[in-house]
Amino acid sequence: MEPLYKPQGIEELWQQTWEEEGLYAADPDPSRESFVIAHPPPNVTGDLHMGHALQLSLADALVRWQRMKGRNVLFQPGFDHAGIATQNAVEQHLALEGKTRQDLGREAFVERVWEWLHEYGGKIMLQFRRIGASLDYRRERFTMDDAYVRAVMRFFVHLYRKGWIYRANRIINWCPFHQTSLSDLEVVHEQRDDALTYARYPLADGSGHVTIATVRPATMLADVAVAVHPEDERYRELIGKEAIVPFAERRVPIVADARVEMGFGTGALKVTPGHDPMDYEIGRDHDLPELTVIGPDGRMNDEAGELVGLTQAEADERVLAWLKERGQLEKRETHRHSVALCARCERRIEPLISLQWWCRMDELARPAIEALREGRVRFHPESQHRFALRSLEEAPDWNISRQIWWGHQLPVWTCPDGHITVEETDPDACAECGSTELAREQDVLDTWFSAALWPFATLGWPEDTPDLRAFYPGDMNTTARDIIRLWENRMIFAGLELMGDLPFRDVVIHSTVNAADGGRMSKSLGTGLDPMETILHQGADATRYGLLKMSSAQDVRFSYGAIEEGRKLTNKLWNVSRLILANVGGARPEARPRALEERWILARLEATREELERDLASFDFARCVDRLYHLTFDDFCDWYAEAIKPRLYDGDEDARATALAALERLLKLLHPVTPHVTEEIWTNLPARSTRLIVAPWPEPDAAYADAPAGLDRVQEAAEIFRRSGVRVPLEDEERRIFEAVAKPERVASNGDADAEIERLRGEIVRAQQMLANERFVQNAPAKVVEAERDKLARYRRELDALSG
RNA sequence: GGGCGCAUAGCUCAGCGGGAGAGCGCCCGCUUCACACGCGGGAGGUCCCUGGUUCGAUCCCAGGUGCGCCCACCA
Repeated sequence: MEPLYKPQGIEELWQQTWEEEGLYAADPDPSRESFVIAHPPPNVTGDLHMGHALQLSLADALVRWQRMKGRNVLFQPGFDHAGIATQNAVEQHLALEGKTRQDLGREAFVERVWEWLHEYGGKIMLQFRRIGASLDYRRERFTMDDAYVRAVMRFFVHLYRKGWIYRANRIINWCPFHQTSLSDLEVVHEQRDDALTYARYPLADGSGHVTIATVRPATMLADVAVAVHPEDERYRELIGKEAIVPFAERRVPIVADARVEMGFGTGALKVTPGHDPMDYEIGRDHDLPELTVIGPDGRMNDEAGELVGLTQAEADERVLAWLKERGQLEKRETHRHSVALCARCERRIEPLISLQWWCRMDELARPAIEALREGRVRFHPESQHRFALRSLEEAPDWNISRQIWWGHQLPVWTCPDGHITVEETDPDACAECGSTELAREQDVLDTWFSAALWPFATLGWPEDTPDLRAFYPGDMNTTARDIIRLWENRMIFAGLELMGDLPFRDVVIHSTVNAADGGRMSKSLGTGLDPMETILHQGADATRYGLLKMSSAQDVRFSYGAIEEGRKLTNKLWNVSRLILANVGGARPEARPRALEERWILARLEATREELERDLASFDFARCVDRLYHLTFDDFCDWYAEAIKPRLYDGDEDARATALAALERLLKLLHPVTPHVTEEIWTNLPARSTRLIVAPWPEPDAAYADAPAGLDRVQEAAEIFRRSGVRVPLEDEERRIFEAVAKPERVASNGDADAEIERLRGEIVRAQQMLANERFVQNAPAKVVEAERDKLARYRRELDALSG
């Protein structure tokens, strides 16, 4: 064993060994209680980023802990087909050849996606392995697997037959590039500068005009009204009159609607239900027609008359020229506002009215809402639970159709008479008229529609499989905040609806790791940090440790120091193991706590075990790694190892046997966080037959719980000695340890007895004052008062010792 | 416009009603036979501001300021 621990090579070796020896494998076993995490499937084309790495570190710590505790662990891996993301990636790739997906046609394009995936997809699972995530990689699933597709079809048909799926014209977010609708959650907003045009709409009775403000003059062609606020004094007279829309020269009513903001622009709004979500709402409430002048390609359509085929920018110019010519262009000013962009291609969203498939949410969400209210499933932290619940309660109907090519095509067929047939597999004939001329719906399902089935479709549902019976329901799931509504909530209601049970009990919402400057980590901004880099340099163990340390707050800045701390921990552990292993002779691990420091370290290990279990059970990973650090550095290395060194060298059999036993225990406690270095040291322990990964987690043990007060006294004595140079009286046993660890010859000169005496006197006065305060003594908890009395006694003792 | 979170040492963060902490960085001293990626010592802080509750507030409450994130239909 080299003095410097080098994770490179060792980590890969163990990852390979664990997997090859089947130690990640999960098989149904009715005799054992299961522990199941269906890990969030990354995009099939994705690369490991910090979010994944944090998520894996967290889940794997739990998984390894539970595996050691004897649970039958299933840690489920797999990929999501990620409809738009993947299609976008392949389209970008095609663009290099100067081709579009339309050039290929649907069938050839989908074929191309599969080819592309075989070449570039799935690489992320190698990175999952490299961080040491103990997933059962044999069970890798893909949302486009044949079996999974059947599950998706079953889900759709199930919802359809319940009458919860319907088709309707609504205004939706349309991406002109991807030529698809997007859910609100797939749209991002960005601040942009636009020109705000003030245009005059003449009143039909010739009594003047009303001026509106717009950033999209071209949409005037689809205006069907002008709206003002009902309480706006300026326009009260105008309500009920008619205005003439420029360019279109159409008479439209002037209506009153409270959604108009009086303070914005002129306080008068052009109403364009076909091309603006709020106008759409206003239009519906006022029974206004819905005109559409922009087509799915983002250009002006047939309804735009002479402007047909123009881009919106061109059409804007034409309308502006028209206004200017007639003196109806009042002014233009710069206006900064947020615009909707496609989350994938960052092109502007076109709000369009379009025929889409929807899933009603009221009945589907109800059992999920109940489950959250009753706490049968819990989001952590609590604030996110409230958010998840509110999101379910307010969930609007779900737009489940997408007009892209890569995904699960809707299992809906239409005959020439327009009858609709919905079946899981290709039907032979129309269910209504028997026609055999059936055309399948072109739309595919929202990616999250299939993802909602992940916890059970991966286990073989809708078949009744042994896997499903053994591993459903699962235990926990973990994601980032923004996935709560997209995925977590949907898994919950899908599980309740289809399986009759919750997919998990706990959802851990982990922190977002930001770049070191506090901004978002983003590949395109170059602020992204690649976890594979830190794995390569500091090791997977150090990376896991560091990320867990960063997992506490809602948002944290990436801290290189946290990873470095993890690396130092592995190195420290490595070296203290060297010390013990080089000096135990032929001893076998056995707790023979004869000496004070032995009873003490065993008690510390036992106390920490208990604390760690509490931390892990409450998903407080940051506290957990903090404890492990102090246990290893302060307790195990600084005190215990220093104290027993002389006895190890002397060949004291009790010290040797106990040191091995203590080290074993330390390795077990550390394994969930730093699996590789602990397993490596474990194999160097004498007479090991099992791997640490499956070694039993320490049970509560009374023999380890005996915490002597003596060592604490030694520590105190050393503290006083260091500060003051004055020795305090110690028992012989205590003195032996004191001599081993206090190193008096090098610290005596630094002491300052007077300052220490001064400090102690101050403390004594303070404590006396507090104890003299009746209200304190009466009102403070008994424990606090007692602690204060203890302190006073201790300070007096120390002062006596000092002033001799 | 709503919702959530954060403000503690130069940096990253713990602590959260009675002594202000860790890691890194910095300064000083140590090639001590596990580890110089180490060991020992040290400097460094109106715990964001203002009020309130309390015998006592970094901690609880209210307001303010600054920052971050999420959501939302501002033309």
